[in-house]
Parts: sequence; structure tokens; C-alpha cells
Amino acid sequence: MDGVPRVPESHLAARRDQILDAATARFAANGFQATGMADVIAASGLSAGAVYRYFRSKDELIAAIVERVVGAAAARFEQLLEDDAAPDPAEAVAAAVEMVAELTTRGPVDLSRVAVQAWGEALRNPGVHAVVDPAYRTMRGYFVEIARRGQAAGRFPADADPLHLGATMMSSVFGFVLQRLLLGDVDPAAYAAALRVTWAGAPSTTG
Amino acid sequence: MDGVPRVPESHLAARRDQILDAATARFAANGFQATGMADVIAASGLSAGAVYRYFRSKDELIAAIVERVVGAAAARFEQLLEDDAAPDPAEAVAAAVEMVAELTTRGPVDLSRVAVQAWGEALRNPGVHAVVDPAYRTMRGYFVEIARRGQAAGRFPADADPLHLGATMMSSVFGFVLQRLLLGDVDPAAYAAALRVTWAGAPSTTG
DNA sequence: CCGTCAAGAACGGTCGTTCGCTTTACAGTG
DNA sequence: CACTGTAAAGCGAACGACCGTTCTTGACGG
Repeated sequence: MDGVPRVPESHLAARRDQILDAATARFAANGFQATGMADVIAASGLSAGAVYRYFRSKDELIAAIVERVVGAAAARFEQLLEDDAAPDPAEAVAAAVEMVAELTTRGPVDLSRVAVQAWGEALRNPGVHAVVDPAYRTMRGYFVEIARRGQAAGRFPADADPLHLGATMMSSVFGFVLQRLLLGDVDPAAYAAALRVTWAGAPSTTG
Repeated sequence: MDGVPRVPESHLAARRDQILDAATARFAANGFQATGMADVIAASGLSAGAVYRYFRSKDELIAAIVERVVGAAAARFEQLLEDDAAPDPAEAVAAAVEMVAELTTRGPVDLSRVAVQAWGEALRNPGVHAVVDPAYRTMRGYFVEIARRGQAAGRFPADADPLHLGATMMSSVFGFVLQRLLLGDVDPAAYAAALRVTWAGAPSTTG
């Protein structure tokens, strides 16, 4: 019945990535809403029909891109926890910032620009929020765990709230990304060094 | 000859504010680009022609709104500096977060939602960036000054970079705003308390 | 020769903005 | 204080452009 003329699945995935890469570049440059599908389609090198074969709507394309960007970052943080190393809070925050800086700027497009656009989009687009929320919760969960261990080691008061301690660590990452993009004069290494200074003050039982 | 029919200037300003208030509410709810002028016009209770009498374009309206929101916050930070009090870095950061939390949520619309939208918009709209950049530079300047005084008081190493120390403090504010909106489980008082814990560790020469 | 993939013209709808008209409110006048 | 001239203030239908999406058509491989 089916004459099944199938293109190798790897080629389909490559096409999908081709669209995602092109759309990521355009969205990073011009935001989600201000970028038209015609722009994305032209950048992808394909046709409108082809793009709509792989993504049913612009919203689905946006969600897929946000998922790829914040999902990759969340995966890195999860890996840090599974490695089961127990760095100082100071070291954990500084290393996380350096990791995010490297992760977002290694490719041809600055993925942190997409992340900032995703923040705004998540406030109005439930589909994007549903992607962003668990990803950032995972990342913050890493810091919350670091905070708990810090409490166990006597670096933080035992009665402090680990969730909010973790939230302040998470802020160091968000704030770095934002200030680097908006103000342009924040250097990853210098920022990480400053973090090590400000977080190093807490008393430690191990040294 | 001229019957100069002038409406009192206060009435003109009131109309302008009426438009700004309505547009702020719509933009806070739906973002700048995804909100149409028709939506703004309907919310303002005026007509298209009237709105376009006070603002020459949507971009000008957006810039005016962003200016009002981030400008008000920047003014508060400038005032803190002029008061010439020299709080601990810990106290300065915690108080700043509580001030921003109160400032953005006191009115009928959450202004921090507009701020997050402005971050994304500033990445693609030079006019918005030109408004956002100096405002946030002013706010960070407050923290940089706090960092300098902290160094003078021996709370930070003398060879640390005050700009990046200030940047990490600024991150505490950005990160609070973002996590409260995206994750929804960050409490201002508890977050400020956590900040006081984590920043209190640095050695002090005065106590 | 069937089914898949890609192409791109075309679609209805919505966008930001304009413009000609009406209404409003005040200064001058007697 | 009533009247009137005049320009600002307001209105809203209408505009061209562009939006995201669909659909017809053709090419190609099994």
C-alpha cells in the first residue's frame, strides 16, 4: 500500500535544525514578536511551505527555540548536581556564571539574547512560560542544594531559608546575563572574581 | 484677531498621563510588540487621532513609558546616594530590593512586568536602549559607590574591582524581579533576609 | 505511479498611521 | 454677560503594507 519514499530521518532532523538555527539568529537579533515569519523563512533558505511542515505555527517554533536554549542550560546545571561535587557557595556561583557565559557565547549567535527575549515572552505566552518555568526551577534547585550543603557545613545560619538563599545565587547569573547585554561593560572573569569576593565572607567550618 | 483658545496645560498633561497609564497596563499584560495600537487606544478611552496627537508613533509611546518606569527607579537610587547615608553593602542591597518591590507593585499594574519587557525591547530598539542604559547605569552607580565605601571600611579587599562588586549587587535586584515574575515563589522580605545573610559575612572594621 | 517533500503565490486579517471632518473651549468685543 | 471668531482637540473611517498561514502545483525517489 505505502510506497514509502522516505528521506533518511537524519536529513529530516537536519532540516529541522536548519530552521531552528536560522530562526534563533533572527529572534536573537530582533525579538520574537518583531520578527516576521517571512524573515525566518528567508534566513532558513527554505520556503514557507517547508517551514510549516516542520513547525505547525510560529508559537510552536518559538517554544521549540526557547526549549533548546534554556533546556541546554538547565541540563548543565543538573549535571553539576549529579557530579556530586560540593563546591563552596562562592565557587558554585562563580563557576556557574562562567559556564553560562561560555555556553551562551560559544556559537555564532549569542543565546543569552534569546533568553532575555524569552523572559518577556514567558510573561504573556503560557506555552513559553511552561517551558521556561521548569528549566529555571531546575537551575535554581542546584543553588538551593548548594545552600543546604552550605548550611550543613556551617557557612550559613541553620535557620536561614535555603530556597531564598538559592534565589540570591540564581540572581547572580540572571544579573550577569542582563548587565552584559544591556550595559556591555561586565566581564565574565572580573564578575566571577567579584562574586568570589562577596560570597567568601561567610564563616566556614572546614577552613 | 486671535481668539487664542487654549486648554489649560494641566489638562493636556492629564490626557497624556491617561494615555500613558492605559498603554502601560496593556504593555505590561501583553508586551510591547504583541499589543496593538487599537488595544492601547481602546484602553485609553480616546480615539486614534487623539492618541496620535500626543505621541507621534508607537515607538515614541513605548520610549515614554520605559522612561517613566526605569526613570522613576533610577531617581530613587540617586536619592539614596544624596542622602549620604553609608549603609553596609548587605543593608544597601536588601533595602534596595525591598524598595524596588514596593515601587513596582504599589500601583494597579505591576511595573516590573514592563521592566522585563523593556529589557528585551532594549536589545532591538535603539531608542529604548538609549533610555534604559543610563537609568540602569545610575542604579548600578549607587551600588558601585557602596562597594567603594565598603572597601574603604575594610569590608572588601582593597584590590577588588568596585565596578564588578557593584554589578553583583545590582544582580540581586534584577534577579529578584525576574524570579518573582517567572517563578512566583520569591517573597520580598524572605529574599531580603537571605541577602542580609549572604552579604553579612565580609569582615567589617566597625563591628 | 504513488507518496513525500518543497515551493511560492495567494489569502483574509490585522497592523500602525493618516486625514478630513466635527466639536470644544477660550479671547475679544460691545 | 452674551455672542462670535478661531484654532486647538478629538474623532473614526479608511489606507497601504505586512502579518501568519494555507493551498495548489510540480519534482523526485522507491
